[in-house]
Amino acid sequence: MSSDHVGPTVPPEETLPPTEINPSTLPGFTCGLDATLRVISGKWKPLILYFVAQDGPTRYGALRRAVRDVSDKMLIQQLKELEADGLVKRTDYKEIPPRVDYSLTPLGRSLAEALVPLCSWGTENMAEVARLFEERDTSSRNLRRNGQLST
Amino acid sequence: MSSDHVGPTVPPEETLPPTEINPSTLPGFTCGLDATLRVISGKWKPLILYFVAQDGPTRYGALRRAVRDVSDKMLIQQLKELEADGLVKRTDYKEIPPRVDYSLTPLGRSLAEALVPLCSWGTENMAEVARLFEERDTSSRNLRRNGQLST
DNA sequence: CTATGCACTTACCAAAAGGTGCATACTTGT
DNA sequence: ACAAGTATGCACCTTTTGGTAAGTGCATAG
Repeated sequence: MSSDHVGPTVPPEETLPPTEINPSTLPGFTCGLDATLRVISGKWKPLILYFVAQDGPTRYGALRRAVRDVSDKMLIQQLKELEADGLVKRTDYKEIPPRVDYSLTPLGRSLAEALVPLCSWGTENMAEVARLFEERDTSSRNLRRNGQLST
Repeated sequence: MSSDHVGPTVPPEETLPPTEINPSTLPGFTCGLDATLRVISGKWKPLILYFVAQDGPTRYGALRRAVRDVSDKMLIQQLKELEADGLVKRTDYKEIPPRVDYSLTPLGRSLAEALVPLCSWGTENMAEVARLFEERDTSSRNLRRNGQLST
């Protein structure tokens, strides 16, 4: 915790500081958050970013094994986008059995750091989130089984 | 390719997938970040969360005007999910011209705070992000204009 | 000689996400 | 009377996203 925060790590004091919407005519980002979201939207991107941040240069295969359930297509695709967006750097060693690894650029590293609080939040509230999800899932399952219920 | 097999839509029936992961018990979060992402994935959710965090109880109409380009359908939908996930609270005043407002639950408030660094990151790197996006967009546009791949 | 792993690539598809527009029930303003 | 505003619901449709399965070229293990 730091003393000078850009944000409002204020107590239950309600209402965060007035971060007004930026009606700028740039690419049309409504605010910083919006800009960030454009870059990390993608099912696996935050995870990839975070993983590479932890392990430093990571080989494709290792990444694939680490990010469970990701397919080659997806992993490659997201990796390419992250690369195009200047967040990760791809290094091809041009060796005979292919050897490539991915690392973060400074920009990527800073973004990964901004991701930390989200990670912490998830860790701290995981039980709560899991519970809420179960409720939601079971209720929707019931809805499906019974057809629809009207009022 | 065999000439006797062209079935595109094969009803997989109940071929009990070899998936050992049981989603019915725990959502199977791989890490905190994963858990968080399940809750805020949605084009407008982080934005909604952030706006409501800033403005305190916010009426539907105000929110809609604040989050630009969002449609009624989307806004309502995401709001409902956020509510189901225990992040926002909906208050219906049951008045004749409909009057409803949305506020954050403590959980929602804490998540909104975890979002702050992302917001800052975006603000700080907005120019950079905008630049990279322009590059990417123009190059892909050129690819499209100059012809497709394969036939 | 075949299998396997590496790092991808491609084609094809299904599902989810998102958008548009009309409808509702009621009130207030013109 | 009529338009507009309020907070949604719903049907229909397009776009985006994600997944599967196969293939590629090379090299080493068996």
